[in-house]
Amino acid sequence: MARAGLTADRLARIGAELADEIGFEQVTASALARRVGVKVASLYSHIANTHDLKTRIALLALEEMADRAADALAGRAGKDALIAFADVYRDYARAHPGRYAAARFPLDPRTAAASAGVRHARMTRAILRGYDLDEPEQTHAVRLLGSVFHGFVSLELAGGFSHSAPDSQESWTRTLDALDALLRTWPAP
Amino acid sequence: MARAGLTADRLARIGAELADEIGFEQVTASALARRVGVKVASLYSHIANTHDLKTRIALLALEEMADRAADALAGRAGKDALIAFADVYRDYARAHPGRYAAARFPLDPRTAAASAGVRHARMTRAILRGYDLDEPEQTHAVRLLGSVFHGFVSLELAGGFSHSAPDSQESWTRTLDALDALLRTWPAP
DNA sequence: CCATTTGCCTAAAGCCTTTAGGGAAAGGCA
DNA sequence: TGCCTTTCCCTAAAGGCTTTAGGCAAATGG
Repeated sequence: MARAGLTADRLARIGAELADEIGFEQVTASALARRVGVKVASLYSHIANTHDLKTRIALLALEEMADRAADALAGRAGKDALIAFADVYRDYARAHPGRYAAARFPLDPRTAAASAGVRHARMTRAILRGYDLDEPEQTHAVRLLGSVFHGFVSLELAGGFSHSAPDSQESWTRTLDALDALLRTWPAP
Repeated sequence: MARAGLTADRLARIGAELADEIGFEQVTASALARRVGVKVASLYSHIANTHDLKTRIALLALEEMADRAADALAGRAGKDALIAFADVYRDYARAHPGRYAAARFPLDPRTAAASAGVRHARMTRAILRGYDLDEPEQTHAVRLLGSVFHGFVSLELAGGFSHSAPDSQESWTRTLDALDALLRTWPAP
């Protein structure tokens, strides 16, 4: 019985691939074991349980999203930064729907606090440096941006905008235009 | 063996209650049978399978959401309508998280087209009558509203805004103020 | 009152998770 | 090189969930 060379990290990476192919929900210990060519029980030396596996995939996805966001933001400001950040977010979700779903997996507070999600959130806030918003309005705006990005991508992925004109890409572009205009003229409380 | 008087509709209603208590994901044929006090196999005379059960719960939730939205919209226009509609949406999600999750259950296109989701979408569009938007910008705005409502509520439910100031209610109010301002000054393409 | 339909049951197969315990491969050290 | 320990993957088994098949008893209705 040749060794398969498994580690928790490798399982998370393969689990992420699997998630993109069959959906995050369907990533089971069984399916993962089949994919790597070992018996199910063998996984349990590396991961504690299914929840642990999903958490690791979630952390991996958050890491990737934060890395891409950082790349996109480098050297940009204002509307440029907003659009680059938003596009990278949406493109990631469309290219890796399973990983994107994983990134929305509920993490316990300690894990979430130590995840790359924090880095990603800080970058969302950094975008607002190009606009003139003080606290607490800045936080409200951060939350609005998060809501729009997640909401749009999630509805789009669920097929909510398909099979009807106009094209969803069009709506995305106009949504970002509108957000930029809104942030520049943010209403007083 | 006294008869329990089950029907597909009753199972959907009880399933919806169960969803709010234990989460939509955990609504299994097993759990439902335990709840109504019959053996699991007995459910299969009324529902085709688990997917069918979840679909019925989803349709129920969409129906309820559309009914409440219609009530909220009656006799209102402009920002009033926007706020009433949005509040009803958010309040429903917070009072019935399991049903809200059910409402996001992916329906096949035919089922979705016959669901109350269509009515709900039409109402979202009706809100825009209070603002001055022509096609295709109106559709972009409908999609933006849907994204913000779903995105905000979903992040809030997942705990994304908790344990940090300001209060999420505050952000909701300001988000609606911002949306109203945006719709009134919608940028030209 | 009997026949049919309907509703819930038992039984069983198949897949999933998780734990327990065993044997073989890898790696360190004499 | 040869042994010893650790590591890794395996078999076995228990328990939960889904779904189908077939049976008996309660409701319905002529």
